[in-house]
Amino acid sequence: MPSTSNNLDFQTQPGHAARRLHQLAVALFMQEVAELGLTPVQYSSLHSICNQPGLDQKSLARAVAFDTSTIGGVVDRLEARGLVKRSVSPHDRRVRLLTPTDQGLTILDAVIPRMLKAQERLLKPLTAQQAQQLMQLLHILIEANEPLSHMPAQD
Amino acid sequence: MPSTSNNLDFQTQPGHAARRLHQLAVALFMQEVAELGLTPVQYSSLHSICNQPGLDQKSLARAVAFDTSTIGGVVDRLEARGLVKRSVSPHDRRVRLLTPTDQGLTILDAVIPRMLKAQERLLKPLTAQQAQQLMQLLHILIEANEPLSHMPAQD
DNA sequence: TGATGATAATATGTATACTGAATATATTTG
DNA sequence: CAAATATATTCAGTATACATATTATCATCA
Repeated sequence: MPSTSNNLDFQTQPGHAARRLHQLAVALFMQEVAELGLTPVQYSSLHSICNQPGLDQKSLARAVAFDTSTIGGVVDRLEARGLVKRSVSPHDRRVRLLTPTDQGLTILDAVIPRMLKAQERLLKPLTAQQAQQLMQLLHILIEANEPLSHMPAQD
Repeated sequence: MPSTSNNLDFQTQPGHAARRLHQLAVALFMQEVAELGLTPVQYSSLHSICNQPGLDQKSLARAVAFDTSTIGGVVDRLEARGLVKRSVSPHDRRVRLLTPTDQGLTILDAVIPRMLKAQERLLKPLTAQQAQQLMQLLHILIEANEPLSHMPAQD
């Protein structure tokens, strides 16, 4: 009989906790933003595109920490809903430049307060100090492990 | 022009940090366990089944914090690889009881040290005290937000 | 300039994750 | 006991995520 399997509880492993936290963050976001039909990932992408119109997909992928093969589908859906436009770069015809539509800008504005509400609800069980601590610890981990991310590398 | 979109950085939002942490945890797990071809979710499921042979799918879903419609596919893949067996409960023919195969038990034993290595690498950038703090904060959030989880309710 | 290699997107395949509907079986109740 | 209700699982549909392969285009250099 396996010896090690009984004295370990995966529930206490950081990886499991990370999955749970993400799960909760998504659930809260979807609750608050359901009406507008944007997912967390779509929101981050739209946000980036609105703040840097003319962004190419590779840079967007880096900004939101995505694989480039994932970002294509996300942009497809944003485009299908008329929130962003894709256009071929005049300088390099391989590149697609992304710009928000008026509707995209409008939706982003409507999403933001709801998004903030979701974030607030997520951290509500913590004191202000604990919340700050948590964010600090998360940022340490994220930055330290950055090389592992599947984002395209900086130029 | 939208007014709010420029002064907010989604990168600093807890939801985004949660996604990044999860992303890193999965990447590290996959690096360490690649050889054995188990995903984090498959590992958690196999672990639960090995520790509680005869578990039904709904209880498994609760144990690993899954939606019941997700667990089906996970068990499908574990079954296809010959790591677990599904059998109809004699008491209630709606229920599928899950038991590990010998191969399942063997693989679990092989995965565990690699899984632990991944967890260790994830938290390595933190001091022991910080790591403990992080886990504590994560558990507070997870427990407080439990009602939001898509796990099936307790009987 | 024409072959070579690099790069941005896209396409394909697998694995989560969730919603909501469908199916099979149990349980309860009139 | 039959009808209504409840429950465990499965199925269909959408959306991440990643690996890998393909395609279009660009850049370089012999």
